[in-house]
Amino acid sequence: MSYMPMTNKPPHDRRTARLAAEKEVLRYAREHPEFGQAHVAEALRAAGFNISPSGVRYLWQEHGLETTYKRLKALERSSGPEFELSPNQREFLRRGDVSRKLARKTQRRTVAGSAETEATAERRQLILAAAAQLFGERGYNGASVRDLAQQVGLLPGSVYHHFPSKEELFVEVHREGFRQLIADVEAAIGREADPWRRLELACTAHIHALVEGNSISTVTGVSLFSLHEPRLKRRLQGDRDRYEEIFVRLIGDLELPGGIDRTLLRMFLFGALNWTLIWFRPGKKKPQEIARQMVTMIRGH
Amino acid sequence: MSYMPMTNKPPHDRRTARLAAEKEVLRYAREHPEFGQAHVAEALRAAGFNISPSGVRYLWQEHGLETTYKRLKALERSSGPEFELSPNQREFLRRGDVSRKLARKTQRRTVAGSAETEATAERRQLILAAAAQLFGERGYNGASVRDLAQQVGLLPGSVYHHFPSKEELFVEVHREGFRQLIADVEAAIGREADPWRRLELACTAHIHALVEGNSISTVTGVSLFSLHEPRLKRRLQGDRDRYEEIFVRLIGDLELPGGIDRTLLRMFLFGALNWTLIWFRPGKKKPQEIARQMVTMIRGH
DNA sequence: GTCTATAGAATGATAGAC
DNA sequence: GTCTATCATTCTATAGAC
Repeated sequence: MSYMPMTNKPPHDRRTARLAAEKEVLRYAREHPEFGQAHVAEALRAAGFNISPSGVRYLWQEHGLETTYKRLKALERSSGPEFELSPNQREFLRRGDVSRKLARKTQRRTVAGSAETEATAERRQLILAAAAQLFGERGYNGASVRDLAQQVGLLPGSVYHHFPSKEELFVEVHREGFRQLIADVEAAIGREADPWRRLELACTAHIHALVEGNSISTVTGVSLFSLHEPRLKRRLQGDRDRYEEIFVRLIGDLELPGGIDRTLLRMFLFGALNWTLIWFRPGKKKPQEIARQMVTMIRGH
Repeated sequence: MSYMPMTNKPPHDRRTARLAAEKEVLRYAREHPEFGQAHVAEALRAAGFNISPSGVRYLWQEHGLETTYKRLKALERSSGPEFELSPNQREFLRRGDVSRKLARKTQRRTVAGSAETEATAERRQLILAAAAQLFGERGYNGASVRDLAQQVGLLPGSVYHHFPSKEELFVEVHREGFRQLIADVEAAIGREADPWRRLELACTAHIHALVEGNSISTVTGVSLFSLHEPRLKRRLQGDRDRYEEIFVRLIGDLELPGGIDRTLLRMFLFGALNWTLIWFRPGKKKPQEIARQMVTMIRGH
């Protein structure tokens, strides 16, 4: 009886505890900006702090850090050379900035709903980017929803709030990937008129997206040739064809000797392009040089 | 009491049952020659027959069909155009024939052990071929030991009598695959002296092995670019390098304009070659034509 | 050499509390 | 929107009977 825990601790203790917890919450905001409130709370409780998820959120709000985007932005502002953002995090910020611009241009939501909606969209993008990375590294079967969840600071089941299934997640990653790939290549070609130069620019953009782009365009490149699941293959075929159509036209515009089969040429080119994913090493040959040599060889001089 | 099942059925019933079972066993020997005794027995029991694995084996022996090799040979002899052997089965027979020749040449085992040893080696080869097919179609993670076992008429656990683990099985498939690939390409080059012609012959052999060869060389080709497991990648790297070395030499022997980077050229060629796996359709362009066009484009005329 | 039976871990996914 | 708790399946692999 006499050892029953006291429900009201002395004011002094509570203030000290709250300050210590606040310090830890801020540390987590810096070191794991993608962790959600529950995840941070769990980690702190494991370390002996008495804090709830909503407590974490309250402290975040005190410092204007209540969404992943805000935490990453703060990190970006304060980070010196010793504190680099990961590629995933940079990608997340880039996309966040874009969607913010778009939202400002198009329509304004109710002030109340706005923050929540934005935070959700952000997490969706974070999941997409992390999924792309995992799928690219380990393939569809090798990438588990568990690993994915851990990487974005969620528990496995929570992923299913954002995406109905692993398969849909995979397909969405690739829809977005092909969208980016097409946009990149068309932007690279621009208004260039010379057919050979157009092909070279397209090749540079393709290689760049595959080996130096974000995780989404990389996994799209990987899946071009290493997709073992017939059902997924079928679902992505349309996007694939649409992308290849660009090269059909580029090669159709070339002046070539009579004996050359343009379809075969396209197959050879695509093979050579995608194979760069296997051997490319950053810091050595640049995409531009690779593309130039490639086009030079096809052209014959 | 009065409905207790009789343990001794009338002679007439037993003979009829045995004839019916024999017919079914022979049907299975034709339609699923790779199924083992237990598998056939189980299938027949599910269909209402009262037969044990050893019963199946006894009936097989009556007809000289007690090993997979014998059942396949019988099938090969009797098959008309409407009854085609699968590629896996043909490969199994081919390898069985070879190992028989070798065994005759080298040494004679004890008569008693001989049949069993041969049967085991045969099953090993059958498992290897089936595994190659599954790995090629579904990737390392997508191909389960269960599916593999079912395809060769075993239960999952029994596979582990022949191979210590799935990983070893995968590695052995590829060791054999690279061995075949190297042998095929070197045989194709033969004593040809012209460097361009040598390259063309090598390309033809490579493409042929990938798209029209047996399941083992196909999966080896697939794994060249779609292997997501770092550990397996490392284990196969040596064989890979050894194979690529052939092309290093072939390309080194070519007379080329000054500005051409031979390493890049090899990368482009390898990409184009392996990409055929993606788009090749039997009955259209032949490996020979593809290789000729490829070399023509590199050569520039 | 194959089977029966199963261990032990990992997987994709769901229901309902908060 | 995330968590807790867990289900049903599938996976690789093993022990020991036959």
